[in-house]
Amino acid sequence: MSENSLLGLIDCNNFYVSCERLFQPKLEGQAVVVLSSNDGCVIARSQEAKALGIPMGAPAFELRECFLKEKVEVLSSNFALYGDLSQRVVSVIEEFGYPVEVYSIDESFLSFPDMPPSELEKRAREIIARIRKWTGIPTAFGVSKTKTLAKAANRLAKKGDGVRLLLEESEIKAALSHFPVEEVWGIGKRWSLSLQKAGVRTAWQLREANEAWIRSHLNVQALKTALELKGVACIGKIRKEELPKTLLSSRSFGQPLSSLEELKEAIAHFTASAAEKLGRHRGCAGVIGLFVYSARQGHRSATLTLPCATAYPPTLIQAAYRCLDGIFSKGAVYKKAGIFLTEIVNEKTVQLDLLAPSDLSLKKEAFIRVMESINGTYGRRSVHFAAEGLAQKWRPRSERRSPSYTSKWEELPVCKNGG
DNA sequence: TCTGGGGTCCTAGGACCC
DNA sequence: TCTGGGGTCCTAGGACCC
Repeated sequence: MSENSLLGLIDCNNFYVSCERLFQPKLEGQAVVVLSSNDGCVIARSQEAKALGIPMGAPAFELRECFLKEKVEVLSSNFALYGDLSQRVVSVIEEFGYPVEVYSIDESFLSFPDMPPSELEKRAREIIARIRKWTGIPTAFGVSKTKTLAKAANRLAKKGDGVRLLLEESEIKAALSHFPVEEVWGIGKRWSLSLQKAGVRTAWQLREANEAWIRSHLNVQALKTALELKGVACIGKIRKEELPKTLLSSRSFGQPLSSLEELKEAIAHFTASAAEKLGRHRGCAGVIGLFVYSARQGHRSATLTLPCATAYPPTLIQAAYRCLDGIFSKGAVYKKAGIFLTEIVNEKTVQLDLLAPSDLSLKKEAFIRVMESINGTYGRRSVHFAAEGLAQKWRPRSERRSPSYTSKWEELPVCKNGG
């Protein structure tokens, strides 16, 4: 990217809702929300739904009355449809011939060569008009000097007429001075609280804040964000063709599971689905992990990580089965409430009851020995059950009400046969 | 009763070695 | 019985994004 190049960000408006409206035109002008799988929570809202004050991520059961009273159209998600339309939008953008970086399902960055602002604006309007005409999806376009500034410009474009350029320093200052710091890309809830406590309330104030202070009170990522607001590009290219660093397949259940067979089936299913994804990337896994979260707050999850020396997708499925069988055959019980109760009686007689806090002090080494005896073929010392880490690990996600089962994969650092 | 499913990067601290 | 420091590697956890 040359020094003079400008970055544009095209972002689809209320993307999932816009996709649904293409196939149900009667939804136009209505309050519409799209729910996550299992209809758990709100993941997309139309403008009208936003105006009703329906927050992103709100649990659906809490909003039932509001949905009825306000006649909100409530839809289940259809990710196959959204993925397909996303690709169509990208291919329209690509036809203009500027370098494109696809950032997410509904956002792409474009690099423009240096050109007069009036021409740039004309081109931006042309692009969003063509996307609208050819795919039916409404978008907004923001252009500036860095990705973070382009994000801010995009946000302003959505509040305005769909296109916003932030090029001149005076323009940038005027815009950032009224831009709340919590809306800056890369500044989340926690950091904006810290910043506000220190008197930093706008994007402009963040840009002008002391760099050493940001570095020490937040971290280097926040510093990069501040620099980006100054027009210094710190965020590199987004390359979608690269192998992902981790790959996850997980799902929550609508209801608690009560049988071991169901649990094993679920894990086998997600293992296979993860293996398929890995295969699509032509990757192989160095580590396979399984985790299980129980439903109720205060209760526990179990995590197991299993390094695999040679782990191409079919082998991974076998590995997952073997490790599950190893655990279950030693007496693990999945109870109705979603709690693991493991009792392993071996030559050393180790019992693990995840409900009892005292078990958190279980010596890792003792457990490793047990695991080794279970999984002889994977008998590396790094096979472990993260008993020590569980107390902390449970907290962040323990808010979940549904158990979820996941297979996690990491690429093998040195993959000799290339998958 | 019921709260998604993916990802990224950074950092502190422990393990291990000399 | 007491006690060092420096370096690397790994991992869990925490922040962020859509």
